Amino acid sequence: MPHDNCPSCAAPDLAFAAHDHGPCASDALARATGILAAKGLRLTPVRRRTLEILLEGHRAMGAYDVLSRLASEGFGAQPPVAYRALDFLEEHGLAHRIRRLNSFTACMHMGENHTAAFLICRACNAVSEAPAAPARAALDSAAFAIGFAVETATIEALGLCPACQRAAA
Amino acid sequence: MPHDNCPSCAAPDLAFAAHDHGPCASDALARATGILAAKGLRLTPVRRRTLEILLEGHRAMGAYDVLSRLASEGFGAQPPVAYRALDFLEEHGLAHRIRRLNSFTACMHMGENHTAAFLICRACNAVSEAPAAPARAALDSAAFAIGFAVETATIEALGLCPACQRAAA
DNA sequence: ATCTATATGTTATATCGTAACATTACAAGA
DNA sequence: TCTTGTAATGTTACGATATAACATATAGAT
Repeated sequence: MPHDNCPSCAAPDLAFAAHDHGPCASDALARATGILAAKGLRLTPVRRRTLEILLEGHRAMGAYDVLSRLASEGFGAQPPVAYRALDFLEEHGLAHRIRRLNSFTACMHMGENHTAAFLICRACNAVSEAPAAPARAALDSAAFAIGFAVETATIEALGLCPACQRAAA
Repeated sequence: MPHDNCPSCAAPDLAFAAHDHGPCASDALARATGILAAKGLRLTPVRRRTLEILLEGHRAMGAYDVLSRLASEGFGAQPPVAYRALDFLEEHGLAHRIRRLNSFTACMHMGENHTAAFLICRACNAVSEAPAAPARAALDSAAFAIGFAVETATIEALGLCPACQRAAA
């Protein structure tokens, strides 16, 4: 799961390697604040905390995982609290929903207005956000050919990460 | 939703146009029988009927939609009955799961061993299966760059079909 | 200070999916 | 033909995911 502003993430082949993300989290939060301010939107306490939880978790988290953390910190304890915050973050490009996992993750390229492609390892469940521009372009092109206008795309791959391929060999 | 062996589907720009599919359904069923036989797998009554239901429905159907039809015809009435049949069909390329809709649909290109791309209209909920080979190739390439081996891909687009674009204009 | 839109919170319920185990049908060898 | 092992079907029971509807509170604008 590569992070902008994270040295360990700069090299693609480290995308699946574990490393500390404390610094990227605070950068990401600052960036999120700026992005929302520019749009006249509010990063309220629940939303901010939800984003922090995703950043800290640094992995795909279910809405109920997020909810239980929010609840334990004094926020509302009912599902809509988490879903609303997560939907808001996703809508504004600060988080992604991973449909195959029914889960969410902080966006690693905030403000770049991109389509994300997720690579999900079926062996270790690690998730990596990969460059999706070419795949998205190909999808747009196929859609255009039949007159369909793509607004948002979901691109996810299930397979084996490098480490698990080696382990399997 | 284009169909092999269906004249009305031959032209891509008809993919979103309504037309009768009685003939394609029986063709598809015959094809499915052949594909499974070749693999030494069994198209049992529940599986066969499940596939027929998807073909007749000719749209994205939830597992519980399928289940209630199965149950009303004397098959089991519990969720695993439907999920097992649907999973089997998906696993062997006879049906697809559309994750954004939590639903299933008969495969329109059986035996071609393809990745499907679904175009989902957010206005009328119509679903079309589009050529996904280029998008899949782009995804494979992005994955390969970081050493990830893709096994199965989910490619879905949400947007507006041609008719709904006109209606919105 | 008041108003208005937005956001948060709650209750309640809808929807989707699976684990675990009992039973039945099938195909292949004795 | 009769076992016998495997695959398929069925059930109960439950877990996980998600949303509708409505009440309350809060932030900003005037």
